[in-house]
Amino acid sequence: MISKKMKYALKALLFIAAQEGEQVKTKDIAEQAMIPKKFLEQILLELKKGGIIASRQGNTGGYYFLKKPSEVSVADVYRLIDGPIALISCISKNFYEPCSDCPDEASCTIRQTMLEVRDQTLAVMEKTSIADMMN
Amino acid sequence: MISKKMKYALKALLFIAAQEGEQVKTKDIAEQAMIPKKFLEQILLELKKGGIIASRQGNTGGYYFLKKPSEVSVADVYRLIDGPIALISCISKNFYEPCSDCPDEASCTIRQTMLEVRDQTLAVMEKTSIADMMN
DNA sequence: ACAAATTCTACTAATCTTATAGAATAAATA
DNA sequence: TATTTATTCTATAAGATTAGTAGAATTTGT
Repeated sequence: MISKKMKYALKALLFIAAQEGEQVKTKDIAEQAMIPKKFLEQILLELKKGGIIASRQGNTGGYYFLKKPSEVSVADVYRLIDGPIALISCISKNFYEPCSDCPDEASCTIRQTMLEVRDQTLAVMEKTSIADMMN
Repeated sequence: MISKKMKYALKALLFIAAQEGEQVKTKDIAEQAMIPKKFLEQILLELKKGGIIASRQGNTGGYYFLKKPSEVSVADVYRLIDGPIALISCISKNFYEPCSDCPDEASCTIRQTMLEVRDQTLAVMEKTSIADMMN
């Protein structure tokens, strides 16, 4: 299951993308997408640090897309917010870590299946952009 | 990411399956598969309640497969130990729950993508049995 | 009776999730 | 320049989940 944070992140990005380049206020996103405003602030900040969106401060400030919505995949957002897409860390592309209880990675019997799941999940998440989800 | 519990469950089932019908002691599984014994006890109990394995008590007791290893899928184990396979509860087959922040399920823009991920993940997990993983 | 296994219930430390609070900073405008 | 209204930053915290531990009760074979 994805976290609420991830779900909020996607909904927020979809809302910003729908405004077609215009700056969007946190308050508006929070109200329209039913997201607690203070929690949303943190999420938008993470998306900003991840290079997906940018912001302008001050009175007329707000958030806007840095990349094109068609160039931001669900996988990008997932990795930024929820971390590894793989179901076990020893097969993760971006978050690899060896398993402490695994003496030999090559002979691990559950690895192959988890690899298949990872590949299938990734195929969907990488091919789907924020722009794709808007339709 | 799957929980350690889920990983341990799979490794334990694989170990039991490898003994070909014989009863296996918790202690042996724990040692061979590098799983904390007391934690493993709980996991085996859950697998038993889920109808995958059965046990005999007493001096010569132990665990053995109730179903055939070829009839237990990774999806079965996952649902028992880690719960929903779907990434959001509103598309889960076995653990459906509506989203509190979603006014209208049909118009939800992230639902379609999550549905695709679910279908792909499920395809792998349902076609793969414990017996399949042994090779 | 004894030994060795499973069973059952409770507890716990640590981490993660889901927020909330409030002060600091920045920009527009009156 | 003072005010207003945004974002930014840092800290805190309640609740849930994870990953285990502890110990007594029960069962079975010898």
